[in-house]
Amino acid sequence: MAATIQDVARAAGVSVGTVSRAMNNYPDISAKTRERILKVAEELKYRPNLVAKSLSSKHSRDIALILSGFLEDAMFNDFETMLMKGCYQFAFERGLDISMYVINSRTQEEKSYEQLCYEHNIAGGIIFGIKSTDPYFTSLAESKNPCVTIDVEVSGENVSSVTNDHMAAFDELTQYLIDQGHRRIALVCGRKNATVTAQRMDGAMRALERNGLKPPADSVIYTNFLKEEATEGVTGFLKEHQDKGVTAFLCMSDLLAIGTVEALKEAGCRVPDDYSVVGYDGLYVTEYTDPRLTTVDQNIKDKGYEAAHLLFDMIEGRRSAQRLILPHKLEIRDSVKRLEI
Amino acid sequence: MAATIQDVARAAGVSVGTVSRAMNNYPDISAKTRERILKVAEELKYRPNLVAKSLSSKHSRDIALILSGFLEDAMFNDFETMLMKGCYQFAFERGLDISMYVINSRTQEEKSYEQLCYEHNIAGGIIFGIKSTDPYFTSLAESKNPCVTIDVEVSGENVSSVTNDHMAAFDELTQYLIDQGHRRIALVCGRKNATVTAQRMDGAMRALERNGLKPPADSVIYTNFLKEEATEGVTGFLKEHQDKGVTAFLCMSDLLAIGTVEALKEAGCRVPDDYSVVGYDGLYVTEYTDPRLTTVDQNIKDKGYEAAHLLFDMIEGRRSAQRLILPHKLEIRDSVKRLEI
DNA sequence: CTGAAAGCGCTAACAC
DNA sequence: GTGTTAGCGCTTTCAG
Repeated sequence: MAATIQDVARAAGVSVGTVSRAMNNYPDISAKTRERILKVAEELKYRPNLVAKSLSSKHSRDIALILSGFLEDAMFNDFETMLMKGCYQFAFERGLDISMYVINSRTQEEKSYEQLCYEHNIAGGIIFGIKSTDPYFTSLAESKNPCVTIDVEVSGENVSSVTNDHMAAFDELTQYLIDQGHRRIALVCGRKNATVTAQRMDGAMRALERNGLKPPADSVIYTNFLKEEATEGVTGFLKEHQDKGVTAFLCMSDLLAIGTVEALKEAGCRVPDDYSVVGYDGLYVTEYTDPRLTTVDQNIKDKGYEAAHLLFDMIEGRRSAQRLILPHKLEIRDSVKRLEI
Repeated sequence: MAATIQDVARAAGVSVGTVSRAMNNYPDISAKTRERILKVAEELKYRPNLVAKSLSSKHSRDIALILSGFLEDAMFNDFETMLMKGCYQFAFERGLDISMYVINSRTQEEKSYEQLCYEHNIAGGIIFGIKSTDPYFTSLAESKNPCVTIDVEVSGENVSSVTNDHMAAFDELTQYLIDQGHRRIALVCGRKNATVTAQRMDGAMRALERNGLKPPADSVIYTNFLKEEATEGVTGFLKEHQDKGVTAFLCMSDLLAIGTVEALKEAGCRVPDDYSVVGYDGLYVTEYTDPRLTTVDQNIKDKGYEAAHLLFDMIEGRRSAQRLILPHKLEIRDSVKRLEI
């Protein structure tokens, strides 16, 4: 049986209050009493029961990583793994604990964010994957527990967000395609009313318009960010519009780009010789696909790290709610052909 | 402020004990009292504080997923993601909570498995990534908290393991290479004293010997399961042994196979035309590499699911410690050339 | 069937 | 500085 604070108190000949003071580095305790208690605790291999601790103190430093839709991705998703690594990296450096919770649109309805925090005595959470139609989207604002959302902006006193300048990034990516001589560019988009879809669309449009271009008619394909939908959409597009003269596919995620390449290969086309394709995200897999995919690296691991950092600072009252925009980087690889004009 | 059991008791005009009985579906309570309490709880949006609950009841149904070395993989690792999905899938179906903890060899020393469980009031854990030199490797056996290890076998009354028949699987994989006409096969191995390395090595040897073959001299390359080491090892091998007539590389993981392919391409060789390569694991990325990698699918997600299932049953006393061996499947794709003999 | 009361292990006033 | 004590929100005897 594990030693409790009582056991330590008894063994050291002091009261439990004193042991608590010693263990938590309170100032109002004599150095030698502390020494002695710490030694006894060491000998007894005493470990404070964190559950009792947080119940008693009414607050914890535990933070949660809350993923919505994690189980719905049938495909592997590097994105979430990278995010986790970033979060856990931060927690690990600070000696904090992170618990990970998996939710979906239905469970959000059953239990609010605040209730989740209350149940588990969590100080705050990093939230990824919520849609604008999800209950959390509005209810987060009412929570007294701080939170940090990834890539979506939710207004609220205690809610921060960490994101990239998706518009600028997509502008760059589009401009790159244009610089390589592409004029007729098809768009493979994400969910129609997702924030990131809108932002990336704006970036693409801005670049196109600046160059006096616009997407050819019927060449904007919408998906729910699923690879299979990209494959299907592009296959359909090729059947009906092969004559439209499209030379490149601008995809809103790497997964969609991979799906696009599959459709193209299936139809007997070569990438990038017949069609150029670019993705977005910077998943590791894009270095191993054939061809290696030109994409925008969001530096997802950093996003996780900075989100955890920001959340922690909010919990400790050192930083207030804010919008953090992290840098991105255009990764030029082999999936775009330079056209002679 | 969230409602407590007291609030519900007051509002329903009963004692807290009765509310507790109603909430936990105890039999010794009249149907209509239960109804009433449940209705009040609903109205007050009452959610039991899980922290208080587990402190009070002295046991929880919470299970943990404990990953050792998660942060050390610089590369993405599908493996852990798949494992998580399997575990969370099970937990989700049962309405359980899983918390994920990241440890490494050092932190294992600071805090035993049992202490970790005690601190967080965890019933038991699924443990992945421990090495035979790690503190956990021996200390797990002494813990009263049940656990399930993935792919390593630790003896102990309360420890189960979920694994594949790596020896049989590697035998099959090797035999496949032999059936395709390969006679001189180089091995790209994992960590020298890892259990899985030994098992896979045994499988390879068994197949080779059965066919009257053995690995050419100096053609066994050891790594720590890092892609870069495979690249480096194979590059060195090619420089010194190109004449040995090796036609295929048998790799102990997909990551190593990817590293091997990189080295080969770097040296100007084509896969599978000049050299055949096979991997092991069944990571999703192997479907997108060039060429698509022939590998053994371990069905990692199922492993996670079954591990969580087994652990849960152990906690509830329905199953005792055991070794669970899950099926694997040879995935034949495009990285092996059939040699005419 | 239900209420009262004693804890679970710890923190945080409040005394001295 | 240190001991004492009242909770944190819940479960679980034990009465009745």
